[in-house]
Amino acid sequence: MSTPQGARARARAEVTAAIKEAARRQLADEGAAKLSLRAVARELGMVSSALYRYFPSRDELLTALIIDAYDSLGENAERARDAAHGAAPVARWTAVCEAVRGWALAHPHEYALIYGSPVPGYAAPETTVPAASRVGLVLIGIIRAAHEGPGLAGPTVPASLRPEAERMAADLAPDLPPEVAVAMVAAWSQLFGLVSFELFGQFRNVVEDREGFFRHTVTQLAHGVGLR
Amino acid sequence: MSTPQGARARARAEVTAAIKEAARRQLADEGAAKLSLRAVARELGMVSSALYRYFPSRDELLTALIIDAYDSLGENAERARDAAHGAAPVARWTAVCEAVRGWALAHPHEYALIYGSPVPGYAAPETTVPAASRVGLVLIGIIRAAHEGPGLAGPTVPASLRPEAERMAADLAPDLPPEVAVAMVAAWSQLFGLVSFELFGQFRNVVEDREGFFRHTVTQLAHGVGLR
DNA sequence: CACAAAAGAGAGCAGTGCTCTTGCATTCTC
DNA sequence: GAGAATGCAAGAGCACTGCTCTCTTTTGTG
Repeated sequence: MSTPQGARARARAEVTAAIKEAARRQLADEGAAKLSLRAVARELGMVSSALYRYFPSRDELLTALIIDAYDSLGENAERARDAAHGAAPVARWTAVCEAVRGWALAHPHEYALIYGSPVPGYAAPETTVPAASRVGLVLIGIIRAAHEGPGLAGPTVPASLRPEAERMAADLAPDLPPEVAVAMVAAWSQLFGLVSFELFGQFRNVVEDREGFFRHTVTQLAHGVGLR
Repeated sequence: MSTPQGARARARAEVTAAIKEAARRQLADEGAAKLSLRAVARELGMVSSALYRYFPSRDELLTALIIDAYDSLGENAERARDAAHGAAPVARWTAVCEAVRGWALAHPHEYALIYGSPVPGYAAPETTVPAASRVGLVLIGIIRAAHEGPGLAGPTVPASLRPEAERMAADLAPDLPPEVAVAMVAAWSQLFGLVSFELFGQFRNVVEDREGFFRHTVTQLAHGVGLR
């Protein structure tokens, strides 16, 4: 019972991890488009066809990397949230936002993989969904905690958007007012717009003090979702 | 003097245009990563090496397509601005934003090319800068026009961001108050965050009425830059 | 210990970007 | 107008890619 059919499984897990690690290294060096199965195999001293025993295709490897990236980012966000545990809502919010930005700057190609243009003919499979939601959940958590007491509200939504707002609230945070759910999703997308623009070079010749600009804008976002 | 050395030049221009057209078609079908010089050449009935007389590399072709995409988007934005000529500032703002979104939905791959992750080892050359700024200029124009009279202001920026805010204002719109410049850049990036999230599938299972959500959020952005 | 399942090796196919040489046609110059 | 210069297309070829197929080796397990 020590390693009954576990020996094989463990070896398999190790090789799988080694492949992902090598792939991640290559991803960081050259970007997703230049990630080559053959190069990964070469680096590991195996022949390329052997690699297909572990990942049925290049896209499957990419999917695995995508999930890992989402998880890594999510973990970072959660750590930042926990570190800012006692702080005021706005401070916790900005802490998480800055963790997202920091992770993105540290892992630009992995960020591009998950928040840039989706890869070739490739639509993110359902598998990535849980990992992808972690950051969002962290942000929701902060807002929810802040709204527990007084129950601040976001800007009112027009009547035409009410049904959608209520639907969103029901899905995301049934205990929050619909306007807050709307504002929250908006802030969420805007946070990543900010990070993407910085990372993808749109701020070149426009924003110099990116850190300061980010901090300020993200604080504004916090106000937009009702945090003080 | 009719077409002395112009015959060659004209033929060259025509072939160049045909190449770009075929490439754009392929881009729309398959995305940037799958754009193949050989396939383009095939479609045009020429051999792949002949294509290198017109574009020195695949990346140069992509750069040309990028510039065209920026121009196409910019033109759309300008048209929307002109069409909403007499309307209130907020209406003009949202009109331009919706034009951006509409163009993105109609040309997803071209949008991904310019606002998604930058291509492989490829940094956008300086050539793309003028075309890239057109949308931004349209937005600035609307804000400037709205601020001509009363001189509304954006949310105040913290002291630490003052120098940066003044630098940004000096570069972008010397006649506008620095806070407005900051708010304007933020709104700009947030607009594209919104569009990118919708286009890249992050709103799946989250936002259903995307049109309505976009309209509302973009109106909020307008308020953020001081438009009423 | 024997065996079946799993993993690796290697060849091969169709495709890619890009280079280089060769032949042809068009243009410019005298 | 004849000859030289130039532009263009074609074709072969190189090094690479993802992926499949077959064959052999390894190895855990009954």
